[in-house]
Amino acid sequence: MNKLRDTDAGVGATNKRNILQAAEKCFAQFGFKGTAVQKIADEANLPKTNVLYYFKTKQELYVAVLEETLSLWNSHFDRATVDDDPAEVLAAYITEKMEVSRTHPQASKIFAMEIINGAQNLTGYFDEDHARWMEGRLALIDEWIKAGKLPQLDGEYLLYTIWASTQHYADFSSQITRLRGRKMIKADFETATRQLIQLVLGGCNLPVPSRYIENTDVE
Amino acid sequence: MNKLRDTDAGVGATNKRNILQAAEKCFAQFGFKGTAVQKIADEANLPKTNVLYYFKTKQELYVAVLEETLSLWNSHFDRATVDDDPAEVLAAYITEKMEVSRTHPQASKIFAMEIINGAQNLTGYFDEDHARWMEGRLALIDEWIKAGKLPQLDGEYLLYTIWASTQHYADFSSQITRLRGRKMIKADFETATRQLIQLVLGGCNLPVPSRYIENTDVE
DNA sequence: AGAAAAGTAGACCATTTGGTCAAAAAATTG
DNA sequence: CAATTTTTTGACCAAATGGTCTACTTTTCT
Repeated sequence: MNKLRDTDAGVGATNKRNILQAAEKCFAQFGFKGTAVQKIADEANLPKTNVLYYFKTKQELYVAVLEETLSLWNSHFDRATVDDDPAEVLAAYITEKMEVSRTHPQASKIFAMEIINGAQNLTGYFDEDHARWMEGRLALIDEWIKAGKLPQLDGEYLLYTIWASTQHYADFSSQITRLRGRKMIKADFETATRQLIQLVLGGCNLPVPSRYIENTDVE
Repeated sequence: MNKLRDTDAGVGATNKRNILQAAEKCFAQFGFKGTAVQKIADEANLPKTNVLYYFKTKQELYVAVLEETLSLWNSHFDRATVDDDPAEVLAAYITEKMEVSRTHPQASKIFAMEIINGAQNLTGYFDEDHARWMEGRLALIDEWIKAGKLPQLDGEYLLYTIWASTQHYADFSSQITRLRGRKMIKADFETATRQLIQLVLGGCNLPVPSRYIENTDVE
């Protein structure tokens, strides 16, 4: 009987984690087709056959990597209600998403390429979950509007703007680096985050919560 | 002597255009590595050898496609001066970029993937041109600020936000389509454009020019 | 018309690459 | 310790693919 324990310990689990990490790196840099299983194996310091032992096909490995990245979409925004302050919630959401772009740029890139190529591997439950999530968040925004906490606006385009503007720092980092002449460091991300919060909240006629203004060392 | 005329007429030119168009479609959908020359040939209704006759290598064809997309970056914003009204200029810029996303989504996707993968094929004069362009535009924004036409803000992040938010509608169209349940049509783009202008200009404390407000049929 | 150039196209090749097989080694279990 | 399961690994294969070669046809130019 094949056991393949689910525990995080053991040689198998360690190798799996190792492979997933190597795969993430490769897929982010070269895309699905552009990544050879051999390259992932090299990156993980394992023979290719060993990689195929843990993941039967390249596609299976890719989907596994992709699924890991989906957890990054979780956010406090998911559980916000009409009683919350939209300024606080949106500022926190933007901050969270910027933090993801800074700390998980590879995952963001893989996700972006997957979407650009038609999201062939994101069918199934992701679709429905995501659509349901969207529905709920748009309803919340409408409630905020009805409650006079937000001006009349289309939540859909607001969310797209937030996603696009935050993910941009991960996905387009090579362009940004070239334009600036150097990589963005943590402090740059903080400036960018503040500016983006100011822009989005300003665009929604919301006051920027004081803790998001010019506060250089609030982790 | 090899003539390969530059005219747009003639069998050669027609084929080249045909091939470039087919290639654009394929590269946008499958990326560079994911696109077989044979597939481009099929799409163009030509034998593979014929494609390689006009473009010596797949890479050369790819770069040719890429270079065509760069012309899409040209904008009225390029020639704006401190005497112009930033509200008008930025609104027009956003409108232009949204129009590119609507009418040239494939080009936008190819460009996006190229950047995500490190922009290996965009070295050389594009880099310098682009950096110089950026420098000039940031200087203009600073002039506007100095002239009291704009509040204190970092032009760099403003431009990133505009690029990201507009290109998003091309690059992530598959996600948007799934979330909405149907493709965005021209009218949807117009709504999105108005919303984005409102958001960005609002975030910059600029009044939205009347012609960008709720005006459903100003081509 | 005739030569030269441009364009078309099938056959073919070398490399890459995803994936299989079988066999050995290591770990686990009874 | 013996049996069984898990893991490791090299050898190998078939398909896909970028690109070449050669020969033929069509167009262009003088």
